[in-house]
Amino acid sequence: MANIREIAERAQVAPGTVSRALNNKGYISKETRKKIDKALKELEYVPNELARNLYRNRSNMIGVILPDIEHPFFLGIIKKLVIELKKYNYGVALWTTEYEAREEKEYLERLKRNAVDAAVVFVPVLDRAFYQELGRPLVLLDRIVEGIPYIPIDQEKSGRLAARKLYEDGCRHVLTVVGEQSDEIPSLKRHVAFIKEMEKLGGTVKVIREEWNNFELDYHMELAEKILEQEPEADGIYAADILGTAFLKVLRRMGRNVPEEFEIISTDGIDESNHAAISLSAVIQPAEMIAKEMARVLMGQIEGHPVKKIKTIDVYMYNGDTTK
Amino acid sequence: MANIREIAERAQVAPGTVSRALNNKGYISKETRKKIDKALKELEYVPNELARNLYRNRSNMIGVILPDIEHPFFLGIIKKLVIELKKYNYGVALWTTEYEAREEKEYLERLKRNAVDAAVVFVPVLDRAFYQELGRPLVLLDRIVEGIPYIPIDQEKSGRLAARKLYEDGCRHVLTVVGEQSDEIPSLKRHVAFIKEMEKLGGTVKVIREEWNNFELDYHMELAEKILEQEPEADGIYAADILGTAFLKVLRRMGRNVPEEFEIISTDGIDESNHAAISLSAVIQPAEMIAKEMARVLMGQIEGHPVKKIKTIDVYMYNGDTTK
DNA sequence: CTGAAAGCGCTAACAG
DNA sequence: CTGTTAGCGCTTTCAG
Repeated sequence: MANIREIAERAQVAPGTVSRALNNKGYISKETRKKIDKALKELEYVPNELARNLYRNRSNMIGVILPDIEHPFFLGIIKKLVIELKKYNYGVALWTTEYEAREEKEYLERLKRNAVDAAVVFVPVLDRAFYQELGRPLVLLDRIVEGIPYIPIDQEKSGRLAARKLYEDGCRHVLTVVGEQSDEIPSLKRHVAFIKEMEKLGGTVKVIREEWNNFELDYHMELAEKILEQEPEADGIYAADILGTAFLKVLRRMGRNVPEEFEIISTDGIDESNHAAISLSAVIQPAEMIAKEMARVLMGQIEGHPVKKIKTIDVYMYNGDTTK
Repeated sequence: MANIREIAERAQVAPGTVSRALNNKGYISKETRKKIDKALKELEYVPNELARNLYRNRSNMIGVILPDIEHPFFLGIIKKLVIELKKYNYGVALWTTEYEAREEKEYLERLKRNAVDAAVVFVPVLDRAFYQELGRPLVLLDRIVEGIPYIPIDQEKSGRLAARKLYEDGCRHVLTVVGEQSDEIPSLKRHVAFIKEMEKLGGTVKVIREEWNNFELDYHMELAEKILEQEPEADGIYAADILGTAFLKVLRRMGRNVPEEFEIISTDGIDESNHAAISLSAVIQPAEMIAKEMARVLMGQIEGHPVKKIKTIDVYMYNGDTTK
């Protein structure tokens, strides 16, 4: 692997001149350019990014921190984020926490060490102070922390759309499952909006309180079973993706027809992604929009001119196999 | 962001001494260690990885190149690969080609530029010479190229297991779909083994020839429809993941019962991953094993002592919802 | 238009 | 045990 000095020697010029030629900076005579190009080819020169990175103090990498890439909603966003960031000449370092807060912390430390130029945290679980004291470009997906940008999604609309669709389809005893409440987590608002809208329409909502801490299907299956046992009257649910799938599985197993006897609307559907044989009806949070906005916000911070106005992501109803 | 020199100044020692203290190399007196620790804390020192990277000529990153992360089989492997590589203190740079050969090339060039220390290519589509001339640590998943390691999977066993299961369950007119033939792509052998085994048992296999170039569900749906129309007698299929899902969807739509009237076995199932309401029966290619082996082979190359014997990954039958 | 020199932040070799 | 020096490979002043 030839370096720039070897090129310079062979072309009989100074290293600085080679660098200028490579980067098209400043004037270079036709003559020397030719000599340099020749040397470049002969020695099959390839620049070393590690050296460039050090000089620029940039890695052109974004750290993506999340518990588990198999979560379909996150996955859809990551897919688009990779594409978006590429347009800015940025790559993605994939960091999974496996639900360990300690891991999230460790990765954010790596952000400090300049292993990446910025990070996005999908499920931020650390104390808000931690983010605030980081002093590095950062975006959170679903957490409000003073001073740290996050991607707002129209969660109220999500709740309203779901309520209306279920009501229109004739559901009158619907369920929704809410976990730990926190003002810092904007997505929780969708349940409030859902309940409000459903009651306004004249339906009944049974709110199930259940703390959860993972995205594993088995856990959700048990939960679904328990709930269905407790609530035999229920005829519909508005639930996070995996819980929705769990309900579908359990209902099928019980021999109850979906959507005829029971409808399911997922809270966080993803557009375009559809690798399942039965697709959940869902309120779609467009992955591409989210990814685009993330990229814009990250780049703004890196370039030193933070984006002032972050777009609120619009959502829409997708009618899949679990609604009429 | 304080650097090592500022720490040295404040602690009244030389930068080299600070470096030794940080890395626990050579002897350091209690006294100076204390001074250094104090300075480290006061200035909130964080080492700069870009500088380290340059010095070591290492990024501690592996490039993962694949067409689309939403492909469930690849996704399952990536998930485990991230976990495995972390044990070696390595991270993953996620590079998707969106089915463009040009992109694969571009990413491999980045490997040359030392943006990553090694790469794994899930669906290598370039000329073999390209890989051979790279001169950088590399692993392919499913392609035999002289001189480049790949992860062998027991594809013959996969075909045999699927054939036996279908036969046992009473299927006698089964289908399998094969694309372009190439001796360089080991996974194609499973179809040969499948056909052989099924015919040995006394069943009939109809081989559908179809070139394909993407992993999109819609495309596979159309294909499934066409095939089912042409082959009304068929009562089972051994097919790649997405095509299997497509068959399931189309059969359901047609009102044909799965698995009673038609069985489906996917060629590339993944253990543990099960985010679908109906799970395909499949021959499982254990993601964790594959990822472990990939990591081992990559690290071997990076450390300069290439792994000689790469384990062949064993497969096993998983009985899901699409077989009896 | 080009060369020389300094430096990004860190580490290792070598004196002392 | 610690300081000095050189250098990883590149880029950017600053002279000339």
